Amino acid sequence: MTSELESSLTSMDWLPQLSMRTSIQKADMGNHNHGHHHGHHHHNHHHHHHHTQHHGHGPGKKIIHLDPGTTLDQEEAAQHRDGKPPYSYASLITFAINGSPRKRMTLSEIYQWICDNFPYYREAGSGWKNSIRHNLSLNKCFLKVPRSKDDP
DNA sequence: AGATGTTTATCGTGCA
DNA sequence: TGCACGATAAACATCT
Repeated sequence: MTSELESSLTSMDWLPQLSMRTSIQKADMGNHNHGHHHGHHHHNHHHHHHHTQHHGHGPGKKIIHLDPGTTLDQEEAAQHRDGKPPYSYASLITFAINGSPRKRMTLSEIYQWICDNFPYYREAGSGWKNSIRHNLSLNKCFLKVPRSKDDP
């Protein structure tokens, strides 16, 4: 019952980017002013690709098209170790993928990253995974990258 | 069968 | 009030 693989999943890419304290908050957090944000910034209107609707191959990877410096700090994460973090799913995914050396992650890896950083989702049911998928598919920020040939 | 992706529908909340 | 946005649930499409 899946109990021996835990040792293999130990985070292999621990990128301590603590110095990267640029503008993490893409539009959320930071301001505890009555939660009045609603930034609304539809920039980044890059040309849209019509996803070649060719049956992707295997686990599609997603790369992000968001602010290049949207990473999560461990300090930040440590503060939200309880309850549901104030980050939206899109932000969570962004954090995860941006924290990757290659800016790309598989679904499972994203799940892993989130579970690793937030115990909340660790014990949560399965709805959040569904929501993650939903966000991935809906947001234009994330695009699917079909595995070329390498990549298990 | 299960993981992965896509798409609908519904609900709660903040705001003009 | 209605609208935009996010969360959540769920049906449905493939692929492995």
